[in-house]
Amino acid sequence: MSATKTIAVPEKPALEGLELKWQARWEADGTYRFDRTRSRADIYSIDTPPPTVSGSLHVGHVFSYTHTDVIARFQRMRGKAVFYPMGWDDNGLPTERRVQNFYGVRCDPSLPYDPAFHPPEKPAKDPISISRPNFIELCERLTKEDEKAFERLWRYLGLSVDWSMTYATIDKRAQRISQIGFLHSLERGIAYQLEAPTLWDVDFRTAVAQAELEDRERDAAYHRLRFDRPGSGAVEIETTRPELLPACVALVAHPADDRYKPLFGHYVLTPLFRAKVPVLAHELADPEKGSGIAMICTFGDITDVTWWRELSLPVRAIIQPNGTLKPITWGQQGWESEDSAAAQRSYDELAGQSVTKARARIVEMLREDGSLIGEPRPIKHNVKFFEKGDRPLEIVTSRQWFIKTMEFRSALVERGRQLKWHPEYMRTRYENWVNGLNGDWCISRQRFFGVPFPVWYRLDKDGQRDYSQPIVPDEARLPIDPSTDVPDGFTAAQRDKPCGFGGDVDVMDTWATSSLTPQISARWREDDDLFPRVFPMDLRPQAHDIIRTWLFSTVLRSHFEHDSLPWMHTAISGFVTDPDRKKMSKSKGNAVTPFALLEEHGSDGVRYWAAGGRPGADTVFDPGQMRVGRRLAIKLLNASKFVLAKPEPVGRITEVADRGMLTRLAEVVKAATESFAEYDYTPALERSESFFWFFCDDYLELIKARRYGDHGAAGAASANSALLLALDAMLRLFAPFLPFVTEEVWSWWKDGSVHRAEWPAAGELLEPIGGEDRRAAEALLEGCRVLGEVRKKKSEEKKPLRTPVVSAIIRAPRHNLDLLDLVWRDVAASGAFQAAPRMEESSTFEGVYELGEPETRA
RNA sequence: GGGCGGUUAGCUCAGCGGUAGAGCACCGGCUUUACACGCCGGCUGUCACAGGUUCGAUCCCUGUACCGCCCACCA
Repeated sequence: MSATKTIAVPEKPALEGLELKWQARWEADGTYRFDRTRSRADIYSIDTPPPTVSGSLHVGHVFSYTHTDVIARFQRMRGKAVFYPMGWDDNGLPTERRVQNFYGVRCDPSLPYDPAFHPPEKPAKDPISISRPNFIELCERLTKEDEKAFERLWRYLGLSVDWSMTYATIDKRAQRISQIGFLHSLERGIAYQLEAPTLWDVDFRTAVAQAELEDRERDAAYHRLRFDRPGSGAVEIETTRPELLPACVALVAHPADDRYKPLFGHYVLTPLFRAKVPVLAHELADPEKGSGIAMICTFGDITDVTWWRELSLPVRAIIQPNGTLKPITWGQQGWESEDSAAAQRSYDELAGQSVTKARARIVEMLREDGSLIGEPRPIKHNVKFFEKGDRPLEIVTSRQWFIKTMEFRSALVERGRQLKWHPEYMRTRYENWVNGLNGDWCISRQRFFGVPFPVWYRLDKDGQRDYSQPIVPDEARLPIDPSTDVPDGFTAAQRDKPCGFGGDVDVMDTWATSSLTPQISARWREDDDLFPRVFPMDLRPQAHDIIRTWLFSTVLRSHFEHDSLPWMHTAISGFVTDPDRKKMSKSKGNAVTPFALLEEHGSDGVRYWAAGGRPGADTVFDPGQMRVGRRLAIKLLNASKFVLAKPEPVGRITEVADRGMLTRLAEVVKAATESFAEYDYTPALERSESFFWFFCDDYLELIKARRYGDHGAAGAASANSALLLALDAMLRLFAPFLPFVTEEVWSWWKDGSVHRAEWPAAGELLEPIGGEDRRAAEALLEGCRVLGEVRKKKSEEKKPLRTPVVSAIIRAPRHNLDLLDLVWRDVAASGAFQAAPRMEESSTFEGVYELGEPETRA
C-alpha cells in the first residue's frame, strides 16, 4: 500500500476534466507500461481485438473494450504484469472501400506508379484511376489518421493499454509474420493451391471464404421448365435461376424417387440450347422440393458443386468474374448442341448481360419457345451473400490458395474444449461452426491492400506459369512483395518473360493475418525473449459474431504452428442493442457517437453502464445507466471528501458499528474477488456498489456525530480509522470500473496510482479488528433497522429528519434488543432521540416513536 | 431443419429449492455542518404457459408458446 501523504481535498470536487488530466499522467508515469522482465507466471497477456479502423468506432466497441479493460485492471492490481497491446485492423477490403470513397479513386493495377500523384481536395464525381502503389499509399495515409482518432478515444475511455505496443495488421511485422505463417503452412502441406469452383463476389471481384457468408432473404420465383426427352415426352423441372440454363450439365433426382427412376441413365435436351444432358441419381436431391428433379448447372450454388464433383460432370461455366455472362461459341468442345445455330441465336441474346438482365431475357425467350410451363411463381428465399457485398455470390472457377480445415475438424473441436469459455455456452457456437464446415479455408483474395503471397512461379518457354513448384524466399527476406521483389537466382528483367518468373498477384484474406494476432503482438520469430513470456496468452476477448472467423482461425493457426491453444481463456462480449432488441450498427442508422457519450456522462459513467453487461449478454443501450454510473462517481468524490475532511484522531477500532461495517466490507471484498477471478465482473461491481450506498446512506449517517467527537476522542478515533480503511479498500474495488474518479480520490491522500495498488484483501479489513466480528455486523443492521423506522415516521409526518424523537417504545425479540444496545449511542445520535426508549421484549418487531418539534435554526 | 440463449415490477436486470429483490421511472416529503449532480419515504409482480419431481418450485425435469442469435446441401 502507498504511504499516506499530506491530504489535499479540493473545495468542490468534480468529474469534469478528469479524463484528460489522468490520461496524461498515466502516460507520463508509464502506469500501464508492460514489465517484460517478469516471468510467464507473473504475466497476464491479452490478445486484444484490433478494431477495423476504416469505420468509426461505435458504442459497441466502447462496450466490449471496457470489459477487457476491467479484467486487465483487475489482473494488474492482483500483481500481474499485464501485456495489453492495441492493434489496428487496417488491412483489407473495408479500408479499400473507404479510401475509394474518401479520395474518389479506384485502383487499376495495370497503371504505373505516379510519384507526383496527390488526391484532389474533394473527391471527384468520376473516380480517378490510380496505380496499386499509389492506392496503397492512400490506404496507409488514411489509416494513420483513423488510428490517431481511435487512440484518442481509447485513451479518453481509460483503456489501460500499453500504448508503446501498438501494431497494425498491414504493418511490416504483421506482413512478415503472415508470410512466415503461410510459408510454414506450405512446408507442412497445410496450405495448397487449386483451381476450383470458388465463392465469388462479382462487385469486389474476389474470392471469399465460407466464414464471410451471410444469408439474406430475397424475392425470387420458381420457373417451371420443360426438358424434352428425345423420342418420348418431356421432364419438368423447377428453378429459380433460369439464366443458368446454358450452364446446365445434368438433371438429378433422388435414387429412390419412383417418378424419375425410369429416366436415370437417359438423356434429355435443354430448352433453347438443345444440349444433351443426362438424368442422374443423387441422395441430395429432395423429392419434396419443386418437381423433385433439379437441373445441375456449373454453378448455381454449393449443392451444384457437390453434385458436379460427386457425379463427375463436365464444366460449362458462363458467369464471368464481373458477374456477366461470357461469350460462348456453341457447337465447339464442351458446348455441344443438337442445334448449334439455334443455341447460338438464343445465347447471343444473353452474352455480356448481367445475371439479372439475362434472367429477364431468357424468361421471355422460354415463354415464346413454349418451354416455360405456366407463369413464374414468386417466392422468398435465402440467398448467400458476401457479408460486405451487395449482390448475391456467384461460383466462379479460379485458382486460389487454401488452408486445410476439413481433415482437422475433430482436433479443432478438441482444442475448443480445452479453451475456457466465458460464458461457457459460447463454445457451442464454435463447435457448430467447425462441424458445419463444408470446405477448406480459401485465403486468397483478388484485392490490393493486403499481405501478398510471398511466392513466385517459373514461366516456361511459352510464358505459362508453372504452379506446381512455387519459388519461395528465405525467411530472412520477409516481408516481400513478389510484384516488385525478385526471387533469388533471377533478375528483374526476367519478370513475366518466357523462362523467367512471375509473382503471385493475390493478397491474403484479412483473417489470414488476423488469425496471427497473438504472434504479431508477441513478436514471434523476432523477439525470442518476449514471445515465451506471453504466449500462449491468457485471454482472447472478442464479440460472438466473429467466433467463426477470428476465434476459429486463430485456434487453427496456433494448432498447426505451436501445437497449442493460442490462449487459455476467451471472454465473449455481447452486442449493444437498441430498445427494439436490434443490434446497433451504423448501417441501421441507430449508432451513437461514442465521444459525445463520454463527454456527456463521463468515461466512468459510460464504463459503469458497459460493466453491467455480463459476458456474452446482449445489452440495451441505456443512457439512464450511464447517468447512474456518473452519480456513483460523484458520490465517490463527495463521500471521500467527507472521510478525508477530518481524518484525525485515529486509533483502535473499538466501536461495534465500525467493526460491523468492516466485517461486512470484508465479505464484499471476498465475493468480488471470487467473481472477478471467474471473469464475472458484473457481480463484483454490483456488490461493491450496493455496499457503498449502504456505507453512505446508513453507516455514515449513523456514526457522523461520534466521528465529529460528540462522544469523545476514542469513539472518533475508532470511526476515523474504520472510515480510512474502508475508503482505501472501496477505491480499489471500484478502480477497474471507474478508473478516473478512483484515481482522483486516491491522489488526494496517497502517492502512486490506485491502478498499481494491490487488489484489496479481506484480511486487511479484519486484521485491525482482530478478525471477523459477526455480532457487530448484525448489530449494525439492527441499528439501521431502527434508524429506518424513525426516518419513515418522520417522512410520514412530513417533518425534517432532524426532528427529535421525544419518546419511543421499541419492541423486538431479546436477541435483537441486545444487539441494538451495542450500537444504541450511534442510533440515538443520528435519529435525534432525546431520551432513552423503552425496550420491550416481544416476538414481533414494532417501534412507536413520538416526534417533537424540529429546532428552528438561526 | 438442427442448436444456443432468454421470458421475474412500467423499463433495465439480479436472484435460482424454503413466505419475491435492486436500480431507473413514478408519487409524496426534507435546506440534513460530504454531496440538491443531494437525502428520506412510498407504490408496483398469477416470477410466459401446461404438466411432473418434492413436505415445499420463480428456481430442478418434460413439453408448449413467444423473443433474440448461431448453424444448415433454401433446385
